Amino acid sequence: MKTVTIKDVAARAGVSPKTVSRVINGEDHVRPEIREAVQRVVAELNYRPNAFARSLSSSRSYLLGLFIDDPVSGYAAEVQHGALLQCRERSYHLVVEPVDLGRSGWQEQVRGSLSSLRLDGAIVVPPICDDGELLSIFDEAGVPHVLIAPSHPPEGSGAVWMDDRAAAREMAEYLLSLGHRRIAFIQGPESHSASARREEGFRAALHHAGLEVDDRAVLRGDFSFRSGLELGEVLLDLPEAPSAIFACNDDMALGAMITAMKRGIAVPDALSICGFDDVASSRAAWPQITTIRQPNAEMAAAAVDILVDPVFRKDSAHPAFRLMLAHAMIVRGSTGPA
Amino acid sequence: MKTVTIKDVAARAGVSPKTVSRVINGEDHVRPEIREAVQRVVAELNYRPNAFARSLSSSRSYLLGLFIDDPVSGYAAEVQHGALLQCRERSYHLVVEPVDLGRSGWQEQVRGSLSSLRLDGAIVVPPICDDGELLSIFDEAGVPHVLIAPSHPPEGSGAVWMDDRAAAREMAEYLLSLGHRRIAFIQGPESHSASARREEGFRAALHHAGLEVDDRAVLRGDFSFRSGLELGEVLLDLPEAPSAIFACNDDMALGAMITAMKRGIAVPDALSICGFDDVASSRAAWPQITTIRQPNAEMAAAAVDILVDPVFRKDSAHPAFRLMLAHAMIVRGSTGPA
DNA sequence: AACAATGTTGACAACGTTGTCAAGCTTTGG
DNA sequence: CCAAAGCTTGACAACGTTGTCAACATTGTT
Repeated sequence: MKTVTIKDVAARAGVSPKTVSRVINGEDHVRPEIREAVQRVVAELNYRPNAFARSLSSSRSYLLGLFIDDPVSGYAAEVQHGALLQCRERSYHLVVEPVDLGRSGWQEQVRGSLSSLRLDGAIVVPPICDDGELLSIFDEAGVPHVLIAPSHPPEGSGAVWMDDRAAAREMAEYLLSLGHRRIAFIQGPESHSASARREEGFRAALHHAGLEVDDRAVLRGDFSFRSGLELGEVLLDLPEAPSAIFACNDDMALGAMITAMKRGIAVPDALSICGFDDVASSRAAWPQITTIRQPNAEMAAAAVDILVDPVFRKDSAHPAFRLMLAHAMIVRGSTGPA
Repeated sequence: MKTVTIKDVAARAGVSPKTVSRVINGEDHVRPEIREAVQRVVAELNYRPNAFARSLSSSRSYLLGLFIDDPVSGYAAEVQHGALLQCRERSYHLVVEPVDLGRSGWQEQVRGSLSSLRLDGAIVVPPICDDGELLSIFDEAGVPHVLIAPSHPPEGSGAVWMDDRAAAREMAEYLLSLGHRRIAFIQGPESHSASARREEGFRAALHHAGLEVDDRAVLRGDFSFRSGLELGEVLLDLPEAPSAIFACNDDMALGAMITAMKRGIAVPDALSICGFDDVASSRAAWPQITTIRQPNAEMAAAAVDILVDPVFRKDSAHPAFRLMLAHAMIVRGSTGPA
C-alpha cells in the first residue's frame, strides 16, 4: 500500500504541490473553487501529510514536551490528559519527558530531547517548574515554555496558575459559616510554594472573622496519607480538640479521617474534614471529602494554547501569557455543621 | 546559535557525512580510529541528529505509540512509565494516544496518527487490545503491535501478559493456609477477561483443597470502590459470614474493608481481606491491603523491547514474541489467621 | 485606458539525514 | 604474486514537505 504524498494529490487535482500545501495549512491566496477541489481530492485519496517532512522543511516540529518529575502520580495523569486533548485539537502531538532532578545527567537528557526532537514548546509542572537550571536550558535552546503553578514565574516564561490563597480562604470561610470555631490546619511541605499560599488564605479568613489561629493546631505534613494519619492523632489529642480539620491536600485529609474513624469519631457529625486537590480517592472514600478542585487539565490545556499561539513565540514576556484559572469548591459529605 | 548538522561533524572530522552517519548508528565498516575520531568530534560539537531528517530518510520514525482508553487511570500511568523508561533506553520516543471506542470517528483518529506519525510500533492495553477493529487498523497500516494482557492474542500480534489464574490461586492458597474456610469472592466485570481467569484460579484452589465454593458468597462487582462497599454489606449479612474476602481488584477490596470497619469488624483479626493490582491506595489504606502486584511497568518495557527487535518486524507471529511475566504476591496487614 | 496595487500560482531549492551503489582499498587463498 | 573476495569510503539521489521568489492574473484608481 504505497503511501499517498502531496504530489499525488497535486497531480490528481491539477495543481502544484505548493498549492496543496497552502490548502492543507489553511493559508490565504487560494481561490475558493481550487481550495474545495483540493480538499475533495485530499478526502478521496485519504491523504495525510507526513509529519516529518513537514517538520524538516518548516523547522517546526508540531511537538510539545511535557516535563514532569513524577509521571506516575494522579496529578501527572490529569495534566497530561488535559494537554493531550488540547494538542489533538490543535493538531499537535505531545511527548512526555520525565525529569529526575535527583539523578545526575538529567541536563543532558533534556538537552537531547530538545535538540533532537526540536520541540516547539514545553510545559513544565511543579515542582520542577521552579528549578532555575532547567528553565535556563530551555532559554539556551530557545524553546518557549509555559510553567504550571510556579512560585514566581520568571520573565520570558509563560505561566498558568490558580489562586490557592483565595481558594483556601473560601474553604475556611465555608467552615466558619458552618459554625466551626476551632479549626485545625495541616500544612504541606515547605518546598511546595502553593501550600504556603493556602495557609495564607486560611489565616486570612480566620483573621477576618476576628479569630485567633491556635498555632498548636497548625502542623506540618508532607502531603502523604501517612502524615495525615499521624497528625490526625496529634490534633485529636489536643486539650481542646478541633471541630474541623483543613488539610492542605486530600491524601492528608483522608489520613486524618481514617484516624478519626479508628477512634470512633463520626465524620462529619463530630468532626468536619476537608482537603485540597480533588484527587480520585477523595471521591472514593466514605464519606466523600469536601475539597477544592484544581483545574489541572484546564491549566494544561491553556498552556498548550499559549504555546501554539504565534504571538507568544515573538514576545513571550507579554502579560497576556500569564493566566489565572478559576478553581471550584466541592462540598461533599465530610463537612457539616459544628 | 546555529544548530550543528552532520555536515559540520563530517567537515571537522575530515570524513564524509555518510561515515558520520555510520558511526552514529553503530553500523559496521568503519575503521576503529576513524570511529573514535568521529565520536570525539560529535562530543566536542555536542551534535545531535535531527530526528525528523532521520525519519524522513530512513522511513523509520523512532516513535512508538501507546494506545490507551483511559489515560487518567493509575494503571495507565504505570504502563506509560514503564514504556517511557524503556523507550529512553532504546533511544525511542513515546507518543500517547487516547482511544475512545465509544466516540464515533476514533478510527480516523487512529489512522491519522499512524499515517502522519509513521509510528514504528504500537503498544495496546486492555480492554482495547481485545478490539478486533482496532487491531485490523494496525494490520492494514502495517504497524507492528504488542498487546498487553489480551484475552486471546491473534496471530501476528505480539503479546505480553501475566498468569492471572496462577496468581489468584496462589492468593487463595495463602488464605487457606491461614486457616480460612469460608472465603468470599468479589468478581470483576464480565468484559474484563483477566478477572474471569482470576476467578478460575480461586475456584481451582478451593477445589484442590476439597472445599465447595458457596455461590452466594461469589458476587459480581464492577471494579469500583463503591461496588466493594455495597457487596461488602451483602457478604457480611450472609447467614454464615465469611472469614475472608478475596476481591478481584484493590479498589473493591478497599470498599469491602471500609464496610467492615463501619460495622466495627476488625481487619484482619475478625476478617481478612485481599485484593489484586497493588494500586497506590492499597498501600495508603490502614491496614495496608494484601494483594497481587501486576508487573505493569515491566510488561510495558517488554513490549517496547519486542517492538524494537528487528526480528519481530519480519516475523511477528514467532512464538518468542509471546511473553509471560511473573507476578508477585504481597502480604500486608489486611490478612491474618482465621 | 493606463498603471499600480493586490491576489494567485508554481518552479525550485532548501531542510538533514540515510539508502544505494560503485570505487578504491585490503586481505585471503592458491 | 595474482585474482578473488571482502572491507571501507564517499558521491549522489532520495525522503515529502514548505519557504522564497518571480510570473502572471485580477482588481482598483486615476
